[in-house]
Amino acid sequence: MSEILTVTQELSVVAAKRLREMIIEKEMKSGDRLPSESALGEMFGVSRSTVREAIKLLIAENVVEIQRGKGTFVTLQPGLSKDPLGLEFANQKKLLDNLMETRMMIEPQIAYLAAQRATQANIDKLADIIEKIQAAGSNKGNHTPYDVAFHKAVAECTQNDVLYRILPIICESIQEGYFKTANVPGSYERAIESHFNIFQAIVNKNPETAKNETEKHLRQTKEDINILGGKT
Amino acid sequence: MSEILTVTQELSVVAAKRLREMIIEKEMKSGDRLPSESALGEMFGVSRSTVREAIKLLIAENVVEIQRGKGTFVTLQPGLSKDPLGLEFANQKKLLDNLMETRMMIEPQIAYLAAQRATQANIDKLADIIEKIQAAGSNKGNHTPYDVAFHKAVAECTQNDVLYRILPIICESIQEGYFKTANVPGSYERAIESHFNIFQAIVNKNPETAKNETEKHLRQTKEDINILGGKT
DNA sequence: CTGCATTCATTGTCAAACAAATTAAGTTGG
DNA sequence: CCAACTTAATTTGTTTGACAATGAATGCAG
Repeated sequence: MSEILTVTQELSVVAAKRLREMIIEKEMKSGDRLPSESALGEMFGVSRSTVREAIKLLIAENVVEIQRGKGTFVTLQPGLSKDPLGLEFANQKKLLDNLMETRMMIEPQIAYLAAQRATQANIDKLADIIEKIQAAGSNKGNHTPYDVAFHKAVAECTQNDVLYRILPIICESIQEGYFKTANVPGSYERAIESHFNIFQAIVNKNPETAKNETEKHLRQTKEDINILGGKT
Repeated sequence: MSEILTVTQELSVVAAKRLREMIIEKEMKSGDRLPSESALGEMFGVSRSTVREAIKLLIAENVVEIQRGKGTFVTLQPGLSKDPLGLEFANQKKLLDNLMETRMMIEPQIAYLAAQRATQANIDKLADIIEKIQAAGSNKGNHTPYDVAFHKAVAECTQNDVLYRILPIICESIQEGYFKTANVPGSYERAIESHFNIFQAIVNKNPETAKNETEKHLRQTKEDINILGGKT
């Protein structure tokens, strides 16, 4: 009984696979245009509907994007998809707390490593962001984008790609419920001070201080969130 | 100049959004069946083709999966995509070290929280996995799937969805370069012992022990990797 | 040369039909 | 009664054709 395992793959899946191969083989870059849906259909010997389904798969994978009336183009920015961890499907009531808990677990240690390993280029980048934070003025919430950028840049100092990719996801997920904290009296000033202290500790290659300042900053942030959230 | 921004979203995108909302609102769990494509088409007032394209988007996002002739079902971990961190594009030479470094940063604390917060259901699941690990025998590498399952189950004990979603990514990414360690003399026995110790600490609600045992386990694992990798 | 309308290529959507896979019901034969 | 086969119904997979909507190129009038 020679059980031949014929994995009859759906044509749309096969088409998606061939599209990926085509992009890789032809070394197509971001912005390059794919053949039209009809042309792809002829190339692959499938209908246009099937090609469209294949393209939808690649869209969700952030490999291509469609511009109506113009065509389909390669995005291929291995930047992460929108909600890489699927947090949209996580427990929403506890999400903010869970995010902050995770952040408090890893970020002080990230700062520690950053102070040990930061290159001059890393420090220059941090200095630039610090400058922008201070220049942003105390407009409510205007500094939060730079806030995330700062923490991201700190993670970059660790020279650890994994940390560098995880942290932004967490920070950006927090941001939605986070921006309100700018309205808590003094939160902006405290943030500026904390960031500057962390920055200085990294410049001085003082891991312990970097870690402690980050812990302090996160505790403050959590308090600000709780003041507005009114919970815990 | 009242700039009315009419973002004419494609119906397939809208349908995908409504499907996500439906899954979240109805609290659909892994394995739950969605209405048929025709039914969804009627519900959303769009054609079946459009529904299919919407479903393709959700498939690539790992939210649903299709079984031909049966229907469309919610997947195990809705929203968690295949390579959420885009590690495929990260520094491959340092990847294993970076992954282990990250793991050593968060996993002991995860074990700590697990010992504090584990429910009876969590413990039952852990016990089941421990049993399977021991039953797996000392076949080379056969226990590694349960290995990941164990660490994942520990993360589940924290009741923190964020941790629960991050950890598997790291563990599974390690696994590729990890399976070789089963060939290091004694590594299997050490793994069994470590896992059991961690398990027992969680059952006894002893956070410090859980944390310490996890640290010990990870140090051993790192040593085993280094023995085979020959590098630091 | 400029500005406008037309035309063409491309994506978006719909409708209908049939194939393929699965499940369930019904039937038949023992 | 029960087991095995047949049939029907449901659901997904794919094709074809048509038309709408968008964007870009073309051609023409001024």
